Amino acid sequence: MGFLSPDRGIIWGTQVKPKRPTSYQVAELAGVSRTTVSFVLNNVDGINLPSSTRQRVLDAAKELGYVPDAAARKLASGRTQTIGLLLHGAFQLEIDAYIPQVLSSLFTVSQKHGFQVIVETVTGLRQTRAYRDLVRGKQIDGLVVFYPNEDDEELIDLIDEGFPAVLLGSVGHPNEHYVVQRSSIRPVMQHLIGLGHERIAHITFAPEELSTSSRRLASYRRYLQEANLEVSDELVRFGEYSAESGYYAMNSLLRDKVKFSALFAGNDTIALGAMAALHEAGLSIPEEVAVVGYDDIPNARFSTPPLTTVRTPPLEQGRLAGEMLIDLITGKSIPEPKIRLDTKLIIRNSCGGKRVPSS
Amino acid sequence: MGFLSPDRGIIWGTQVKPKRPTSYQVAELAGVSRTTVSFVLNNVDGINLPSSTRQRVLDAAKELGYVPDAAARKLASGRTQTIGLLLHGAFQLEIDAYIPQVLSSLFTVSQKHGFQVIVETVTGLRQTRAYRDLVRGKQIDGLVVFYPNEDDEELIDLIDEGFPAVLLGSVGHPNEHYVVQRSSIRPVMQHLIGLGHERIAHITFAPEELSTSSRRLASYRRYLQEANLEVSDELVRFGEYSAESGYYAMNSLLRDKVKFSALFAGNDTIALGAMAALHEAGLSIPEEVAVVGYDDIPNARFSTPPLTTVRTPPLEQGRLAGEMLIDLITGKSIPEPKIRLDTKLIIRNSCGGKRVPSS
DNA sequence: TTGAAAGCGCTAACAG
DNA sequence: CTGTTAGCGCTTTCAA
Repeated sequence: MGFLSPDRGIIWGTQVKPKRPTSYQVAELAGVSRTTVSFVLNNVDGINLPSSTRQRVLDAAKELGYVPDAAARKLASGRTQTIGLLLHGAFQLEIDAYIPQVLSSLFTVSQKHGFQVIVETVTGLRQTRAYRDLVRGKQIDGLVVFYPNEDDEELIDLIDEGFPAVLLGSVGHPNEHYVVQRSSIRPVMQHLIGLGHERIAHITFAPEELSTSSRRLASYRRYLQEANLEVSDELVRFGEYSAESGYYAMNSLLRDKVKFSALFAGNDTIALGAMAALHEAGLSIPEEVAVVGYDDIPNARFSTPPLTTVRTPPLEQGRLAGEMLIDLITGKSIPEPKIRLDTKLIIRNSCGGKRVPSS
Repeated sequence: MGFLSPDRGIIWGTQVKPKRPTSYQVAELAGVSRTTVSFVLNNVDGINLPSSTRQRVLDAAKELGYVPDAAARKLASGRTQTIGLLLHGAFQLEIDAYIPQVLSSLFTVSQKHGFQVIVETVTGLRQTRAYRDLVRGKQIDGLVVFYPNEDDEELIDLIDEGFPAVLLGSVGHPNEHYVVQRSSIRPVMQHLIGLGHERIAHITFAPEELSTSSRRLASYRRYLQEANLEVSDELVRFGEYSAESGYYAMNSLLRDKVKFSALFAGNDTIALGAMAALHEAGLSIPEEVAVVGYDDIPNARFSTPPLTTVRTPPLEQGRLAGEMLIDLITGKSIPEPKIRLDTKLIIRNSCGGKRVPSS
């Protein structure tokens, strides 16, 4: 906890701990001033001090087990060395296998550059307090926003102000910085249509409000149209991230006796759930229904049958976003503020090139 | 970023932002002292001030868009309102579906209690710097450690000192606080043995060093022994979290022509990979090889066939750990410092109660 | 009930 | 090249 007790020790829970050493004590022990200690420990450049002094300070610090107080340092320097990660709803983390991977690489790259990571999950599609406390309270130097929403005004204000922010998505602001995946809906639809499918169902991975999801849906419709195939609402169902929602969506399609010979699922997790429903209904994949997913999560190649899907690069997306943000924070120039990563159709057996389903 | 420019504005990237309002300005605008502002904004109890004053302060704060500087507050109060999450290796997050769920509920409960969450991923099985910077630098009030290692001395020191820490696992320290799952290896083995299986293979979910994984392995051996069944090293393979490692482990079993009629996988993800290898080899599940997993991840019931597994409660584990930690931090008494959550065997078709496999 | 004042531990001008 | 010193913005004791 850190309540200060009368003798200036710290109380943790119920125990009283002795004072922590301060930079002053390190200075005393090394026989120098606190300034010197600060310079040595922060490796301030432009300052050349004798290596003997430097070493004395280092030794003293180690001997006392000195670790600078983070809050004091932040207050004095105005720098937090912390980045914030904004997630819409913790629940995405629970069921979508893509996000943890992005998170993971963000953690790795941040740590590599000496940045702490603070995660904030906002409920509902936007949430003002998250930004307020983090940004206005000077807790973070920059922000990564997962799947931002286009009418998130607080975020747009932040971008207007020039606060360092990298989006995993887009809000359509001219000055925004983002790292997104290039859409691969076209190859998917071409593949499906090329195989002779005429009635292709689609299950979104998220409710309509989520722009990535609705853009995927719009593309699906567009490519059907371009191929002069029927675009019908009865072929579309809305999922919500989880395999379970994919399962229900597929059952809804089946229950409504919608005719289709292929499914394009908004993400792999949804596809896996839908495949389970198909198996249960006794329909064979890909013979009776071909299935294509999106993301190529680690499990995709281990499903039955292995899932045809679009490979998207979560680790790279996280890494690039992290690096871009850190460049932004440290005032480096950003050669490419809007990055679109390539994605690639991976053909496996759930929708191979083998035969045209009967329908 | 937050470098201070000459005029005391803040520099973000390259832009200069105006000064943020301080509590002093709020006080001025409300016509009171900073003390009063602090009292009102922190809802200090034991202080009764006229609601008119209180309201004036609130209005002033809102008008100025005042958000207290987090670092200053931490420094002055000695309280950080932040908890640290320690993960061993970001990669666990990428491939194990259990951990993101625990994380998710930890985020939720922390936020509910007004705590910020800072995530640190340590590489290797222990890593001293993570604790040092976080705890010694007074960045956090408490710590949740995922899968702690028994010979993690820094952690044991922390527990000795009484620093608030909740483990998702155990280091065998008498004063440790933890929330773990009760082991369900026995029901698994009983189920398997009850079905008539005599040669049961096991694929661990992690290398031997990880205590949870090696304990699972030890139990597997013990129950085989108790049933007078052969305990053989050739039946055991070591996985590393991912479906891919499960796939390779199963192929290694197959390549070595090891005879077995059932597999107990260390977790579901491993089981899924192993099942893919079995399918590829043309072996039917559960007829030729029955499969049991562990964790009951969301996808487990949507595999082909649906996976028999042990249901463990990640969301509850995260929630309880979070609540226990917050109680610890706030000095509340902890009725139950060592919680073992119940787990339950969920029987699905990958290892049903239907028939005894041939071999 | 409210206000004055003393730090919290560190950084970074500035002076020596 | 090193030390002195003045804050950073807030909390909290103590006195009025």
